Amino acid sequence: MLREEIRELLEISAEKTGLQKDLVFDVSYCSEAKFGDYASNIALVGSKLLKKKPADLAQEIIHHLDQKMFEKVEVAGPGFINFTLKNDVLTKSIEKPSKPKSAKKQKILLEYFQPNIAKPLHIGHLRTAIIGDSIKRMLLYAGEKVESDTHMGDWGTQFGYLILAFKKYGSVDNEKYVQLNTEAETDKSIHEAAKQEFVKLEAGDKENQKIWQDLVNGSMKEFLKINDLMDILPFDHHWPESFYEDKMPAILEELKKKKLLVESQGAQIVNLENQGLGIAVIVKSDGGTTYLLRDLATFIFAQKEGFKKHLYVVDNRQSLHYQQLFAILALLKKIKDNEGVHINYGFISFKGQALSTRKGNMVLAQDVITQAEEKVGKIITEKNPDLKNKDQATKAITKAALKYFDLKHNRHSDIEFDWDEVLDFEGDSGPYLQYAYVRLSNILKKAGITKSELRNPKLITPTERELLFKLSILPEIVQDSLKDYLPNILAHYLYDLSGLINKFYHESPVVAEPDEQIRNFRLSLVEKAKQTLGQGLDLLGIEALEEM
RNA sequence: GGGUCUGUAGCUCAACGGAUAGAGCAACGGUCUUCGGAACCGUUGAUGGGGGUUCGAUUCCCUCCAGGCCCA
Repeated sequence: MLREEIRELLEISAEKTGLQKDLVFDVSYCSEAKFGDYASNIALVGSKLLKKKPADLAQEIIHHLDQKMFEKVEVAGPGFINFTLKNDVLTKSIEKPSKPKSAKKQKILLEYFQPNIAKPLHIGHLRTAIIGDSIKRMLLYAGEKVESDTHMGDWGTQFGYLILAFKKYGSVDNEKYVQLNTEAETDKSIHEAAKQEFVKLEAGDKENQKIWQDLVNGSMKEFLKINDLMDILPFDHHWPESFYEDKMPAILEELKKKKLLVESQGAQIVNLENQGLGIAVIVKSDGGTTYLLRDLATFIFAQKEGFKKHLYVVDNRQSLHYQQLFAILALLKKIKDNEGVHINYGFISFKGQALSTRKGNMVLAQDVITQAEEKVGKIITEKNPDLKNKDQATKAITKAALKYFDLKHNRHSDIEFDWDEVLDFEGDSGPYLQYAYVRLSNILKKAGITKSELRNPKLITPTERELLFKLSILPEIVQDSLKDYLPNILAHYLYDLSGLINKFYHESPVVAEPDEQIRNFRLSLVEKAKQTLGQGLDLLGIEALEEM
């Protein structure tokens, strides 16, 4: 990658000025194209150590620098060194793109999309699926050995309620489940009965097992439908909560043996107060096991399966849970730094409130999909009535809009769901990116292109030069995006790229360009742009369309 | 009460400690005898308050204010 090459060149020349080899400095993209391609703050960081003026040190570093790949290297602002690469360095780099080198080829388990049985999927569920899917795609692109797991919620006292509801009404849906829960608030006997049903299930009661199995099967079907509907990569594993039932006693034993488990107010806990993490409840006072115990089992199981790293895409509210989980694993000496990562994300609110069926504040995944498809259909009828495969395109555009809406936000932020914004397909939106791709396809179709090589142009406009640079950095962007598992970095890059493509489209005629050399350059630029944008969209899990 | 996250333009969001804080929507004004206008260009408009650290702070630290979430 070019960024790494520049870093190495800087390290070499910085050493000649007397700076330490292990100096920490940045090589980043210039904030504005007029400054150049890359910028480094090495002189700003180093000036204090050498007691020199930043600008003087920068000059010195430049003096020692091997400059053959640069068109221009200059000092600017408070002491940045700005690099402008030669065009042919960029064209060569684009012709032979380097993949981000993956540090270690260890097996990674990526857990996301944990749907609950018998609960309808809402837009909050989609978020983990969309983010997790994109992270999986990027990890695969980076050459990592990643496997995904859904970890479906199919166990716990809630199933007592579901079974009880089934026995009472002969069938179960979310409404009845909620109704029973509401009744239980005033009628304690219902809660007791539900608990008993779950105890029976755990004990292996045949009738309850069958009801439970039917519920699980039904939900799995629903789940796979959405999975398919949203184009989520197939899961490598479906290890639901119930899968870990028989693995929990051993963990309890170990916690006891290591004297970590203590009894407190009838519950079995691990005290983490000295770490500022409060009390971790492992077994509740009523004897019920907790998610924490189950997740301990999950992690240890995965470790035995050879996974060196365990990533959890779960919302913010579970932060303490995962901190406790990792802390207990550390006490058990089962985990080292960074072997467990909670990839948390903000949750979606609607009209300023958390999504809640009971409060009538709910946006179901299926409803959003239906509404979006309807609107996309209308737009196509209006703009491109002759489009073939209209249904297919409608679905692809809908998915693009919904996925991009999630992915463009920094995952840490809470999102306010707004129908108008989600259904707005102009500006910073999924369809905007797809549209840029369609334009490129059209040019190539019109030109009747065959494969061509991107060469150093005899003439290049500023926009074309910007585009050229942008195309060269996709691998670096994926690397940045994976560093803290932030798909929005990639999403933002693709939006920028699409903007440049549209600007280029507006400014530079391709098919009608009379000068053959310029025309060929532009054609190959279009071809590479299409390839890069297509690749990037794929990493977000968005389908690139030839027509829309 | 303890912990934690958030506060950026009218709204919804960006910004590895970096250069003049970016977008989209909304509002207003432009571009087209064009490879598809789901486009392009422009105008208006913002870091909750107060301290500190530093060459440089939306970002780090302290404090106050206002919210969210988790735990008991």
